[in-house]
Amino acid sequence: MKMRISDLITQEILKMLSESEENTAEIQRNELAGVIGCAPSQINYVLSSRFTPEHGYIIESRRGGGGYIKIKRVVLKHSSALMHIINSIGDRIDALSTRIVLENCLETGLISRDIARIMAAAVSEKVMQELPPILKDTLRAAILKQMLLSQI
Amino acid sequence: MKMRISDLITQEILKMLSESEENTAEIQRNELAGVIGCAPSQINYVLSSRFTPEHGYIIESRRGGGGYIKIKRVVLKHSSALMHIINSIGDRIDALSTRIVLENCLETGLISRDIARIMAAAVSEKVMQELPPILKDTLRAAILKQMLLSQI
DNA sequence: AAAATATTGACTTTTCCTGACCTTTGGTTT
DNA sequence: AAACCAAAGGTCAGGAAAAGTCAATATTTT
Repeated sequence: MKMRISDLITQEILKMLSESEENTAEIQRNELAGVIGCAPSQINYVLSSRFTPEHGYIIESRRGGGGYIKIKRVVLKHSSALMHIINSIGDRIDALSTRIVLENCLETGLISRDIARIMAAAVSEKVMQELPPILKDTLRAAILKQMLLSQI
Repeated sequence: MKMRISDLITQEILKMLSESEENTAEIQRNELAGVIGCAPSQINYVLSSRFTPEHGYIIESRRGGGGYIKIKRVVLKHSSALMHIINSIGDRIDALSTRIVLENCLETGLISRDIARIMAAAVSEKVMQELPPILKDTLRAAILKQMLLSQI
């Protein structure tokens, strides 16, 4: 099996991704190029040909001193992943589970930070406070599900 | 994750801001530079690149003996308009008025189409359907206000 | 051999950091 | 009061440390 440089780079990034709890690999372009032994711009080539959004990745970078490139693996097929989550919610959900669901959606890139914030606000204790406790979990589930559904 | 000097300075200022009741941090340029261990002008760099009005901050300073730099976190432009809307909602709002409010926010650019969609979903009839009618308007108001507040 | 894919290097842009010099303010001395 | 001085903060140009772009060339696949 012939190994091209781009394959080495790909492997390295995938390895970092799989070792990361956050599905995120952070590299320094020049440093990685040095380790692999290739031109720095080769890293860009690999990123733009194999780590595109279509492939399920989001790239974020920064230039200048202390710069970096961050590669994040996101879940593809948003709608089915979201449907799965929505179905798992059921008729009731408590505040803690709600937070976990939202954090999960955020981490996996299903929703943006901004949107997670709105969703959290919509089901916050401030909203629920004067409701009979039996209703809270039911209502939270209803609101959350409708909001998530709107994202499909 | 590598820490740049500018990140340290930023962190320090943010920390002071969050510890302040008044959303204000007051520093002495040379002293902070001494603590961090950088050139004093570096403080200016950070302020002018990360604490601009666009980022939601106002800077005020004074030279000479006993001089200082004051960094104030300020609510952005939109916020006063949003606050106005939030206040106008009151304790209850019906479905039609809700739609009008959201359309208005959208038209005036206070919120994006995407966000308007989520908000509409959160207070949709689907969510409200099994609630006693007296509660619907109250709840809608509470949810809507919290979501709008999250945008400030 | 044509097409697709890889690789490189030269050049650009962004961000960070510093040092030299300037301006403002408040106090001190004449 | 005027002149002077010290203690702030302000400005700006320039260098260094990244990452980005792109066109030319090389290699592999079809």
